[in-house]
Amino acid sequence: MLSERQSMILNAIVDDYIRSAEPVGSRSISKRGDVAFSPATIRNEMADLEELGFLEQPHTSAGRIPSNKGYRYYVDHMAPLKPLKAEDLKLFKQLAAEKLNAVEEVVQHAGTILASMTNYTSILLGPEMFNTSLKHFQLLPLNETTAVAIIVTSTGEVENKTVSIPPGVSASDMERTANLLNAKLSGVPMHMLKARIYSEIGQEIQRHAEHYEQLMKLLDDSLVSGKDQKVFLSGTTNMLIQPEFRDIGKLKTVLDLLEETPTLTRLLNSEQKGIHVRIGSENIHQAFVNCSLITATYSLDGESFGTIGILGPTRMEYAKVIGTLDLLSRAMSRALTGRYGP
Amino acid sequence: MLSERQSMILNAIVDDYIRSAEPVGSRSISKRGDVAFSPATIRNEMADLEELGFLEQPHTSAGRIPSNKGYRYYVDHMAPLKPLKAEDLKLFKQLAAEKLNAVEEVVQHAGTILASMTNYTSILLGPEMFNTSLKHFQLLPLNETTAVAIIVTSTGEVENKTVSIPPGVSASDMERTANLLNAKLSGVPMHMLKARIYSEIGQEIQRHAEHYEQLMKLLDDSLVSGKDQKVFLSGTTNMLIQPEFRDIGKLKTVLDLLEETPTLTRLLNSEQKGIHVRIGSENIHQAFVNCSLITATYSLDGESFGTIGILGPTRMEYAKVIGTLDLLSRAMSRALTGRYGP
DNA sequence: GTTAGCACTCTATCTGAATGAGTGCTAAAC
DNA sequence: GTTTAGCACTCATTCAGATAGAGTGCTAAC
Repeated sequence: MLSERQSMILNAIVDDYIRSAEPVGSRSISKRGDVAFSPATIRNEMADLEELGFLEQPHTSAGRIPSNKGYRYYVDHMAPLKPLKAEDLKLFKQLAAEKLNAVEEVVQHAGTILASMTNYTSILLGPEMFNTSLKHFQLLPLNETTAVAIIVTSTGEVENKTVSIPPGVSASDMERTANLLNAKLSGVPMHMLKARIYSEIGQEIQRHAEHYEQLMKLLDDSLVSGKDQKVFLSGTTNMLIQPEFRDIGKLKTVLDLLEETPTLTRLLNSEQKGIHVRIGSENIHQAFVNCSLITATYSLDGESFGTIGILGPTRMEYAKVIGTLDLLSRAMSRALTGRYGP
Repeated sequence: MLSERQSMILNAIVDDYIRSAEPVGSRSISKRGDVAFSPATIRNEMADLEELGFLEQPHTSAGRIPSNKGYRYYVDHMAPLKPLKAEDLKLFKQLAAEKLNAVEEVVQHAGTILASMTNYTSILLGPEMFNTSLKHFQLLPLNETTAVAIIVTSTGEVENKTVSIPPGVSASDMERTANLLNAKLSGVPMHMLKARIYSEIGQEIQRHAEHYEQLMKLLDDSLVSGKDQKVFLSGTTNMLIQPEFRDIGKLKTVLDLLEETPTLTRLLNSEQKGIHVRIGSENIHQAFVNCSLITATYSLDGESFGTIGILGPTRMEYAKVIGTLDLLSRAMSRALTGRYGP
């Protein structure tokens, strides 16, 4: 599609612009050394690249900046990932070495590392409930009317929810029901739990307890997990140092969206396994038109498990971020795998 | 200290400045109507007020703006609180009426209301562990080396922590220990728990289990609550719309601090019961020199329980915010009291 | 096909003048 | 003695016009 030379020039422009955030002119490309042509020749090619939609010109007498299409080409034809600096690698090793017990701690820590290494904003999704199974269930009465339901998953995640006790249900009813659940359904994947309750222990409850309907309602309430995936943000204020967000209006649109965890979950989750890059308007959400979002997935025992992402301006250090995400997602998978064996 | 007229003029200036964020001149004060003197007279008084340290002048030919001391005087001599708008009151009633089961839900919801009503940033501290007592304790092994410890407090708060199982400790050891704790120490205030473990059940454990040292270590690990008070932020992006934070540098200092939950906890907790106003440099932390922080405490069954706060520029609508905080803290106390009775 | 040269365009920057908000001081009026 | 009108003065903001400089597009020569 693009000639060798056009490709080189486009690359050089994107590279320069990522560094400087200023429109790039023909002269500065010529002086870089890696494109050994005169400014005039480069100008001709730049005009062609603009016509093809890879470059844009803020105004007639300015240099060129990459368009979304230009970034896309750059990313798709990028040179193989650069190895990371030694000091960065050290951080990853720490992540694996550190005795972090809970999955959430690993995820949170990874997010902090990611943000501080890239100077962008990191968005990580915690474990997907879908892939974990029930370890333990408990119903603990607090007073006459409310109880707290506690669910522990196979990965040690603890979810709790305060629920109302339906009238007529006694403490011993609740205890018996919880015991039944633990005895029969421990190890069942979370996403099948509700169905299995009806099919396998409904009858049992009916036989032993008076208030079948109420107890089932109570279980239903207890197992509605409000937020099934936790969102961990880090480095949100890194957004402020990007010159493209000097404009407070644009900045606010993005930061506002970062507070909407359900939307974030949706945006990150739409990805399949592996690394994905969404540039500018490739993002579904309006607020991200000036941003690029790069995501990767991490896994536990081979099962896809959660997502880690970096949000920054479209003028992003793609090579560095993709390399970092790749390594970090692997490091996380390594840190998590083999700990909660079947 | 200040004459009647000086006080009136200072009040008018602060009022005007809070509304406009622009230095206010003698003419505009004279035209307001509530200070019936000529601009010249007002100018003289303003010069005096500046000499006394209540006002400042950005430059010679500009109007005056209140100094921290000026704000302080304004707050201390403020007219009695204005009644809130009917629509705002409705929100409070909703808070009380809504069937929010868990304490945390009440706190979180209150934070959202607070931020949206004031257009500032709300910072709320969840229940202080100090004032709750132990309801239930559980140690659940996940695999050979790790277990999850779950603590439920009298208010239904659930804390969990993943801990390493010391070598030699068996599942039945852990179960027995947890049962012992529940039998002997249920109802004991959280802040006395550690001491009581040593004094009351240490011997018991020593008698029944082989690995006394290891078990005590395990309990110790389990009960170290990393973050004892949760911090709920809402409306952080409201900071962006304040003209005093047009300067990204200043903005970043504040937003960065908002991400440091431990520091926030410390800053809010330093207050005693009731409403407190910290203006500009009255805040201990450097990052808040351009901010005012207003806090109030809420309680459960009369016991002081947590703190709610509003952070904004020193040019803050003190009357409105103080009134709102006062009512909301009462509404929260009402919504929480009598639910987890002894 | 490549490049040197040049006219042209457009932004950013600087200058100086005009504007206007606001002050401080003095002297007159109350 | 207190208040106010009047006036000279200060300083930030705004605007227009001039200038510099970066960069382009086109043409013609290599």
